[in-house]
Formats: sequence, C-alpha cells, structure tokens
Amino acid sequence: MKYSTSKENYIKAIYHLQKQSETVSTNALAHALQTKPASVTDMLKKLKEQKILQYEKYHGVKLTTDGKKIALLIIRKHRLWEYFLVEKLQFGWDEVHEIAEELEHISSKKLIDRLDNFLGNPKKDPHGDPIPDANGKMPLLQLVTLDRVETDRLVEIVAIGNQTPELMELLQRTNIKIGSRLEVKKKFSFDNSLEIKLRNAVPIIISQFLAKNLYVNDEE
Amino acid sequence: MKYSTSKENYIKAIYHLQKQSETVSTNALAHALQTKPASVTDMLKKLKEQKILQYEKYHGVKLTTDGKKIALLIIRKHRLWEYFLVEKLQFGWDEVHEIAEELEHISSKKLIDRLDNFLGNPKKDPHGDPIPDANGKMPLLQLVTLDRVETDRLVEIVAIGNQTPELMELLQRTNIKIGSRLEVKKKFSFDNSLEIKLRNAVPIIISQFLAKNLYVNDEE
DNA sequence: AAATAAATTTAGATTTGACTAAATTTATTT
DNA sequence: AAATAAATTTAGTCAAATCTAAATTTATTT
Repeated sequence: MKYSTSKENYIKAIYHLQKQSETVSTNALAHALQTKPASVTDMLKKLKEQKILQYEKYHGVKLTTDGKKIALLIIRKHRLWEYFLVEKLQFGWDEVHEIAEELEHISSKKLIDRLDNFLGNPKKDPHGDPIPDANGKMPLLQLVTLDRVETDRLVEIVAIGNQTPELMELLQRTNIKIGSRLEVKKKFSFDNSLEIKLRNAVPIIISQFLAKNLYVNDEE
Repeated sequence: MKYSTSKENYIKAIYHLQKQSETVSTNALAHALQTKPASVTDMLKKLKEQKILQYEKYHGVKLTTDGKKIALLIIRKHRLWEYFLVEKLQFGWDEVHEIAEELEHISSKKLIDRLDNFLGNPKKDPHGDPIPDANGKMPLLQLVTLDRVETDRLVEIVAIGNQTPELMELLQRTNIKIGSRLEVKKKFSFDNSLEIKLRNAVPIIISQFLAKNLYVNDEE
C-alpha cells in the first residue's frame, strides 16, 4: 500500500511523539506538523479508516501495529538517506535533515534495500540514531559508557547508571539528560576528565567518574 | 522558485514533445501525461501566468526560455539519478526510469550538484542520453560511427551519413532511424559485419559499410 | 462555402489536505 | 459542583489538480 506524503508525515510524527507519551494529543500533533488542530482531526479520521491508528474522539491517538511498521519503514528511509548524504556526498550531519525529509517519501522498496546494501548496512545514522532493517526492526545498539567514546563523535545519552540523588543533582546542574546529544571534544589525561559539548550549549568539563555513569549508544 | 510535482511533469513533457514539433497540442500533452485534455487546458493557464510557457487558446504551447531552463534542470536530475541507480546500486538500465521519475522532483540543488560530482560528472545517462550541466546546458556528445562502438553498449542513432536513396531503402528495411536505440551484440571478424539489436526487435546483422554510415553518440 | 469531424475550452463537480470560526467536550479552578 | 479555561471537534471554505459533459473553435470534407 502507498500513502500520500502528508499521511506519511502524520504517521511518522505520531510515532515520534509516542516515545514521550503512550497516546498522542491532537494539539501536540498539530504543533509537531506545523498545522492546525482542526486539520489534524480531519486527517486522523482518514487514517483511522485505514486502520493505521486507534483514535477515540477527544482522547488522542496511538498507532496500530500496522501503523508502527509503516512509521519504521519511513524512518528507515530517512536515516539511510541521511547516511548517504553524509558519507557519500560529504554533507555535514547538521544539514541533511531537510533533504532527507523529501527523500524519505520515495516509494521504491528495492531502491532503499539496495541503498542499504551500497552503504554497507549501517546501524546508525549520522545523528547516532539507529536505522531499522528492511523488516522495520530496530537494531540493538551496543551500550558504552561516555568515557570510552572517541572524540568528535556525536552520541546520545540512552541510560544513566546508578540513579542516586547525588548523581541526579549533578545531571541537573550540567543539563545532561536521557536523549541529550553531545560530542566529546577533548580528554584530559591529567585526571581523565572530559570536555563535552551539548547541542546549543557551551562546552563543559565533566569528571571521568561522571562519564562512567553515562551510557551512550555507539558502535565499534 | 519551486514548482509542484504536477507542474514539473507538464514542463518536462512539453520539453520532450517540442523536439518533435515546435508547438505542442493539448491532446498530445494529455496523451503524454495520461490525463484528459480539459485538465491540460486548466494547467496551461496556470503555467502561462507564471511565464513558463507561451500559450494561445486553440493554438498549442511552447516553453519560454525560462520554461526550457526549468525543463533541463529536471531532466538533469532525472538522468543523474538514473546514472546513480545503474552505476552505484546495480539496477538494470531498463528498470530505473520509474524510480527516477520520483527522484527528479527532489528539490535541493546542492544535492544534485554533489551527486553529479560524486558520480564523476557523467555526460550520458544509462540510456545514452546526454546529461545537462548545472546551468542547464546539454554537453555536446562526440559522434562516432557504429562500427567503432564496443559491444553491449546502448547507443542512439543521431545522424545518418550520405543520404542516398539506396541507403534510405536499406534503413527502411532494417527499421533503423534517427533516434533508434540499439546495442552491438557481436562483431564478426570474417567480414567485419555486426550483429545489432534494436529495442523490441530480433537481432539483425548489418555490414560494416552500413555501420560506417550510422553515427551514434558515445563517449570514450 | 456549408457541413461534418476533430480538437479544444468552459462550466460545474470531486478529492485531498488545509484553514477559520463556532460549538462541544474535557480538564482545572474556585 | 458550578464556573472557567483549555483542548478538540464540527461546519463551512478554499486551493490544487483532476474529471465529465456540454459548448465552442478550428480543420477537413464534400
């Protein structure tokens, strides 16, 4: 089955919002899609017809199993194209999103599977996000503590070891949370502390002890 | 300026039809675009507004200079993507057209220029058609006589040397004309005759003398 | 040069996706 | 628990691109 670009964008947006909250509100969707709540309501009715999502008036939506599968295949396309743009066409990882937003709607499955192969079946896109396989399954990325990450690699905090209030206090102060994207800029051999830089923030220095409690997804 | 996929398809179709006849009829366009004449009339009015074409009711259309430029940039995208699909993703040259029909509408100019570079600035697509450069200029392909073409290369007859009635008679019989696409399947060293195969036809054998009078576009 | 045929355009609908404004439902206060 | 606020839906429009059927223009015959 083929879906319009607009429908695909709704499906993808719902998928991403469901990671925050089990069910997604009309308003949240309208905001994510840069459209109006009334338009969202209209579209949800159509997508419900097609059994892509469960929708009860006034009570938000969630994707069905079918819907999730569709979302994952769109995300697969998006991330493979991003990988292509960065690795083969020398784009910066911060300039590929918009182009991939267009490319992700190209329909040929054969194309995307061959692209995957051509790229060497990468497991992560340039932003560090996992790339679903041809069946829509997310690969399990290996967890690594931040102190073992190479410099200048973009990684995402996916877990925090040892949830003590003391650690939480420090995370609060440094503004590090699950989902934060950051790069290790420098490693100081004197005390093994690290200079890291979060998106839109000035670089900060953290101890090796803190870094050992921060898990990121990284390969090799 | 950006145009809808539908408008781009009209522009491209008009460009191709103009190679046959200076001005293009509503019916011919409707046929090429698999749509109805009434729909074509509607669209032509809109494209005229945008100064992409000259259109006089009941008297057909032709592209303006601007329109031709747009057409050439779409064709550039189409052919570069086809080249990518065949050379990098191992598609056959006969299965890439439809996918390229979608890819040609991706808007980023930077993307297409980098793709061009990545591919080594090819001058011809897998069907032997010339690829316009970033400014929309067609490269001048070198003319070569058919007897010098390597086997299994798809080439197009672009000129006929020596227009005698005798040659014409033979061309008629063998169904070779300007625009014909063919591949040289085998060269017989005994008399230097060639086995060639035109699209949708059984292979035939032609003399070296005939081959020397058929010019095709080929590189290297 | 009138009559017929073919091509083209107009008029009026339809579909998709979006919008505004008004109405309704749910959530939050007092 | 009534009153207010916030979220959501409904109703009625709109634009893009298409369609069918009818009207008009151009081309071709006789």
